[in-house]
Amino acid sequence: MDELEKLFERYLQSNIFRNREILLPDYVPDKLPHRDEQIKRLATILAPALSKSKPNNVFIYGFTGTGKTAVTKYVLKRLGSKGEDRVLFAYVNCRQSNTNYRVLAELSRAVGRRVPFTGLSTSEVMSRFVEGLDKLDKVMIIVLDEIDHLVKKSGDDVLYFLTRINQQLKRSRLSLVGITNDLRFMEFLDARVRSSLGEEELVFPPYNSRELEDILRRRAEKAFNKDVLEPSVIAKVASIAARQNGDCRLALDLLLKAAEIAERRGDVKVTEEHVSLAQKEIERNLVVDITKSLPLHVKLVLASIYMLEKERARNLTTGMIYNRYVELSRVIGIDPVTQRRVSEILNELDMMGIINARVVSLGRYGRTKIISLSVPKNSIKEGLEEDLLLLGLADMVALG
DNA sequence: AATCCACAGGAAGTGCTGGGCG
DNA sequence: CGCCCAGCACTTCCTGTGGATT
Repeated sequence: MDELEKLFERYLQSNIFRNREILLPDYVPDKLPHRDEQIKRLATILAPALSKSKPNNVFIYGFTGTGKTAVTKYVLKRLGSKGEDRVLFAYVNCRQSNTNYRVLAELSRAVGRRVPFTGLSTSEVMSRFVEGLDKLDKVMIIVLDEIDHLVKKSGDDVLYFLTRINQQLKRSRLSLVGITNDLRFMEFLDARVRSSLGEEELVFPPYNSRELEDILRRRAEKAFNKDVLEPSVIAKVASIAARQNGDCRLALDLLLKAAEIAERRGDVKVTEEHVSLAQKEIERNLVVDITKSLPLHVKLVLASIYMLEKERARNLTTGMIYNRYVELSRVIGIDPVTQRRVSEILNELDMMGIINARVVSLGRYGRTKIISLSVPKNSIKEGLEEDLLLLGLADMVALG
């Protein structure tokens, strides 16, 4: 038996997993524990669709991993099975479709109008959508998940259009379900859009440690073989996730990764130690992946921050970082972007959670951003390494 | 109390890509 | 074919500002 064969063999007779898929992020269980209240309220709000009247628009808030998407999909599925002939759904993830055009194009496709992914004017797509929808003679419910991403990027034009569309419809009706984890999101909206979208509001509270434990236990029962989890594992995973705003997705991922680590090592039981390792790996992978996929100038800005921090410079300001960035650009012979742009890049990095940037006033010494890395230096280094080598900057940056 | 630094961050515009439409 | 469109990354020009120092 060669090496590969041994490896495959080990997977075949995994003594840890019974059904690994149950822990994957897009697995939808047939029961959603501890969300009964939210399910009931959403169902009550949307039920009028069954009698062909327009349900109120709904706004759903809650941190990541509190079950917003799962509950919404669940309710829609159940609703659909009762009234397929009258109700039509569309689910749009605005993180992926984060421009006006893309959202409208997806919606048009949902009502059976073919639309190219670029080329048409937005208003053209709008009218195709209206026409397609009205012809269907149905109540349509549109779910805009992570709606804050759309608005931050492209404004609320589409929302304005969608909230007023009913006036143009003769036979069909349209309702919106907006989902976000940004609690201050509503402030960005036009007052008319705000009042229309906020007809109903639904808040998803974070899961507490006990609830997370319960959920994990139910999943673990199906996902793992008997007695492979040490008794304290679930409690530990739950308490870590509870601290992260009760993020259930994180909890499941943590459990999955911990079990995978145990399996890879050939251990027979998943222990708390595996969980700790998994926690570090998740964090590291996330940062490394994000860093690797950054555009060149963003990488150079990040490399500048990395260098300065390594040199133990304190209280990094936009100006300091910009100077360093310009130097690096000169060394590799490319035109640097303007400070205005770098200021924006710093905001972007802050939003991604890689750095911490807060605006402060230093009185006489001006107003600026104070910046620090908010992830381990080594993760940044690992993410940048490949490019720095290619650019011949490796020595310079690494030595600092 | 007035000043003034070192930027923040809004608005508008440019040049480019990748794709319509007639 | 020529012209139009949206999106993106970026520039140019700009006005605004908290608070240590004068």
